[in-house]
Amino acid sequence: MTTYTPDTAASGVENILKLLEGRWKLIILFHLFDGKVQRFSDLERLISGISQKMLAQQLRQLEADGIVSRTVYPQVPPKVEYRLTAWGQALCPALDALLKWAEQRDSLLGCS
Amino acid sequence: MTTYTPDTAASGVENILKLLEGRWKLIILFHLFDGKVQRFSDLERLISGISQKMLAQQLRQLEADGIVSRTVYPQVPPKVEYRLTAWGQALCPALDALLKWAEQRDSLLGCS
DNA sequence: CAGGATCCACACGGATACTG
DNA sequence: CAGTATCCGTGTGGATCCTG
Repeated sequence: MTTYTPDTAASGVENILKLLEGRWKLIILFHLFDGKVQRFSDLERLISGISQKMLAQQLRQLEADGIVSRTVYPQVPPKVEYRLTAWGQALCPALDALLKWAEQRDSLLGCS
Repeated sequence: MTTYTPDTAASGVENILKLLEGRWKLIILFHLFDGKVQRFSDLERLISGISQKMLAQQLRQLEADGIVSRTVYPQVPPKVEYRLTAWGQALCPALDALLKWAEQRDSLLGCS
């Protein structure tokens, strides 16, 4: 437990948010939701419109930030699996809340 | 209640996520958290590093998407207040979950 | 005070081709 | 299969100046 002023809290949030920035990161995470394990080609197929470059790049960043883990099976043809780390799993409630939010849209939009 | 296949669910998520994309949107929302009401200049001061252009632009988009509402007081000098709409308020649990997630970082990062 | 308008740079992201 | 490498366009966002 470190000291926690409103100021450091705000900058902390911004740093955390940066980890999730990027057009595809949250979408990727949604596909790893719930302990799901996906291969590179799975994600490529599941996420329509993403390029290999972007998929690889965003996965690298998520990995570097400790949110997803990468497992390489040394075989031919190569097989690589992605899953959430413990910390990544901890994001699930937030992702879930986002889904819930999306579902509330129609019923709340009129209420101004 | 519309028909809901996994496919439309996925694209629905993506559409929702697009509403939150943009370097400053979530940061702005954090400052309107909890029913807080902020003036343009307040946000400008609270969010260090943001330019007027970006602040205005992202607020316009959030407004157009029905997430924040804008209240203009016809007076000189002008006074404009921003707050979350009902739907925007519904995002709070998700934002809260994100904060919680950030706080778990240190304790979970080692667990692979 | 709350922005609109304008100019500009770079990073982000797309398409394609190639590789271990 | 799971990526890199390269080239390239565009959008995002920054800085500055101006206005009701």
